[in-house]
Amino acid sequence: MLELAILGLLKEQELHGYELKKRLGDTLGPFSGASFGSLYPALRRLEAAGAVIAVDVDHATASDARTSAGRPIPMTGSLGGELAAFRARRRATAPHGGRKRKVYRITGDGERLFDELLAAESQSNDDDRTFQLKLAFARHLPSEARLGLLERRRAHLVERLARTRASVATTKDRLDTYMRSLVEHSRDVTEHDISWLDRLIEAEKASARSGPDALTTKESL
Amino acid sequence: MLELAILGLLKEQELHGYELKKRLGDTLGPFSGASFGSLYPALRRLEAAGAVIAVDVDHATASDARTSAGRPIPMTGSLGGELAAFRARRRATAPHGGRKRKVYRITGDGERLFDELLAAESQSNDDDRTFQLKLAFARHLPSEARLGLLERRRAHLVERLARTRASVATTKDRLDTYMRSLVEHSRDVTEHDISWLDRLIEAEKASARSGPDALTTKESL
DNA sequence: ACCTCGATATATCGGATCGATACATCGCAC
DNA sequence: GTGCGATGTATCGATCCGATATATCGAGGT
Repeated sequence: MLELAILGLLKEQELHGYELKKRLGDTLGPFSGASFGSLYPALRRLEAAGAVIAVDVDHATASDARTSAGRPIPMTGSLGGELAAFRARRRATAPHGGRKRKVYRITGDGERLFDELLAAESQSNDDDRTFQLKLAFARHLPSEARLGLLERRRAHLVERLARTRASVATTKDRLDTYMRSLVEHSRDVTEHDISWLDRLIEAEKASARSGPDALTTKESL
Repeated sequence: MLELAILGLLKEQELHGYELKKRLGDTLGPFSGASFGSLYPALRRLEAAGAVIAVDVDHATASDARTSAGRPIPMTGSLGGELAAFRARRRATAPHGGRKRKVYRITGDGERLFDELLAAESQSNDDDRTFQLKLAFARHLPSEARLGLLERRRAHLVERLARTRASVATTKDRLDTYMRSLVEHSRDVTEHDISWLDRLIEAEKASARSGPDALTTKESL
């Protein structure tokens, strides 16, 4: 679900494609692969669905293009502030490398779509990626939905562990060293994941008891 | 690289599509996703490339269909032995549910293609899956190639870890609880992976010193 | 005797994603 | 000044997935 990742980023700040790609690789780390070949089609889909609106920004107007949230549209890879001042002196309308950009802003429908995608119980097979992505945006979920997400994930991992153990029990001695090491390592990782989830679940329950939203700091960035 | 997984399984025993799918889900566990929508096209590609040959097997001849290796073609999901005897009593030519099967056998070209795919340095982004798959078939690699595979993987993870740490250092306090927990857990898992690889690398070097192929038990199953 | 259900088995379709590539435009170094 | 690298948008072909269609058989209920 690339749409979810895109909407989640646009929720905080409107961005153009190239910068969006950068953040999908950095902020969302390896939780969400992305490439231009999937990003631009996804943006077109979202635009067609009315979830985002695209605005062309050329160099002349780029300098004072500001989002509805009053946040300047970042120029990728660029100049965190001090350097920007220098740039501004050099050329009044601080343009930048590259051609004209297309800035995407999330709409009301987009916000609703985001909530829907985030709350969906996907049960699909690429669940690893999907879970991590949803957890990354868990602050936008109500507490009981967060708990449900964590517990569904836990159940999924427990079931995976059971299947792995069953498979190991029947074919153990037929496996060569590498297969065995792989399976055992995979089992360890899954167990580690489960105990991590247990910690998250307990923390979530604790925060639900003592005042809602105590965990979600920097709620609106 | 579904082809690699398919060829690796067919290398040990000729199989039909349904059983192949089962094994891609069981034996290769979560190391190699697979679905009919990708499996059958992949088999067609391999057949077109001359890497495998397909033989139709109907119910009349199914009972004594045996591979060139003298191994019976398994009937999926079925009767691990005791039950098979009962079935055999009930109906002489132990046919089975389902329609006629198409059994695939690897060719010489297929073996060469397998070696090629296994030795390829993919550097691609879905490297997690690819590495695990290659390690699962590492017994088919010469020792130095195995070592190369492990060390390339280690370097990849070390680099990922560095990027994660850098990202955390710059954006740490801007992350909410869930993002932070996710990133930290991801970091822990990567570190765990690296130390696991270190153990594998050391074992590999040790086995290279004291007699080649000392590690690969059950070489030919 | 019939008949539905589930397992076995092959196959295709549409959609999502990827890697590679093409293209444009600017800043900067030489 | 000119060529290189970063910025930026876009598309192509291939692959993979989930859902679905089709077919055949055994098991079990009624």
